[in-house]
Amino acid sequence: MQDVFVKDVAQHIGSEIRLKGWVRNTRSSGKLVFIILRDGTGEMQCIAFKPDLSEETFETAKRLTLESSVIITGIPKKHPKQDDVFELDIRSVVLVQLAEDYPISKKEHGPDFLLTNRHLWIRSSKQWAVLRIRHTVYYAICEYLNDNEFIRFDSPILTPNACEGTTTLFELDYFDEGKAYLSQSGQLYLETGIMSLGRVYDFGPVFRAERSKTRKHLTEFWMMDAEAAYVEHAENVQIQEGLIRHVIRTVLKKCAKELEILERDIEALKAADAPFKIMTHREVVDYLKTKGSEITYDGDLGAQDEVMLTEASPVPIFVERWPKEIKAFYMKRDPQNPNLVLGNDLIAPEGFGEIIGGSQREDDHELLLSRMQAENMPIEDYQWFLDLRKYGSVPHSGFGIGLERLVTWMSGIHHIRETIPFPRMIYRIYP
RNA sequence: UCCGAAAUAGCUCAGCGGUAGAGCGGGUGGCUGUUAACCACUAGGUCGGGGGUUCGAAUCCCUCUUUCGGAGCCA
Repeated sequence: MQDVFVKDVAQHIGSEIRLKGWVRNTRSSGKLVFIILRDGTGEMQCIAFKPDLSEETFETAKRLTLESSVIITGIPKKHPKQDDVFELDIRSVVLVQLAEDYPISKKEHGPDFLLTNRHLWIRSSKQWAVLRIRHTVYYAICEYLNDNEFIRFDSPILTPNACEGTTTLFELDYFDEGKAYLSQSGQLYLETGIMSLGRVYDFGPVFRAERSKTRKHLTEFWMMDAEAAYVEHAENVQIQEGLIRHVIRTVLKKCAKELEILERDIEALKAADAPFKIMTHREVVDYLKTKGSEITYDGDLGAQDEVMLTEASPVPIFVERWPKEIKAFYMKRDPQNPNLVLGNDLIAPEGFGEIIGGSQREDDHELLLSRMQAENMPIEDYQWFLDLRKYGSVPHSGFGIGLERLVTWMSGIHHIRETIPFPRMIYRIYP
């Protein structure tokens, strides 16, 4: 008897196999019981036909409930009514555990109930699909970076200071050393890594104590930061585009089933795999003003602005050369205009908003120091960061991708909370 | 933090001043091809908490709590 995953059943037509999984749904009709079995790799219909089975086996099949765990043996065959679909003629059913009163029914539920039952909700087919896309996006990012000489370099999560600003940090006591904070970005640490390894990236959870309440924010989310020595602004943008397009292609190739379950518009994703647009912040403001936005030349894009900017564009849009006042202290000044910095955001199409923030970094010790002093940063705490500009400083650039934002876009779902197994939001820490 | 909305059966909701309702889920029974299967019967409620108006409140008013949606901030 061979154990088989549901995804591989087609290779075993006509021979008896064993499936191990859970009951997604059952329907019965007197002498017939239909069991939808899922096993993590997929789901398939299994049929118990009374005349072919012992009394005990048929009764077991009949009393199965939603989400009971079962081991079913049987013979796969083609579905009598549907092409390219297989079902299993049941020979025996072993009940592993009978689930009673499974709370998530086959009808609709509200978000509060589903989030309270998140530990069970992840079994639902749409959640299964999103989490598999998350896995594929994660895999594709690492694959692209690995193929482009980036070395994984993990940044610390417990840090003595903020990366940018201090209003959005989770604070905790750290033994006798005073306060420590949960990292909101590994970027500054990553900059040390390039001086040893050339190109590096980290990928882990980061934390923002913002009291945000939108469908694009989590208090705990996964971010990939990449940093590369001797890479300047233009090449930085090229790397970002290459990475995102690799992710799109990989998801389209590996997640056809998942995208179908989510009813994702495949054509929109395919269309995004083409050369991205690049606009300066000034050009973007000019454009948005013609569309009726109240944005100013020294202002950031609002949520509405992001939608307006990309609604006519099938591809993501880079917004580059930002006013220095609204970007971080470490970004390098634009040599063509000292009021601008060589930073870029990447705005996804279809209204999915910002998914990347990146920039060339300031590599001159004096300029960086004066910028930090101007922002009243505690210089002594950042001596290690300034040291990088004293011992073999090089031009370098980097960027950060919000994994959940990217997964939201790929999946085409409405709310970011479904893209991480256990979302952490301002009013939710359970389960 | 600001603006808006909501809270009634396990779940999704209707009821909006006069005996607490439906569908799904649970239970029992029926059906040889079902696809959120179907049919019949059945159990299941401090109408979010507190206060008020009224002969009478799920329904109107006040207050608290919780949640949802949006904004700002950002990935």
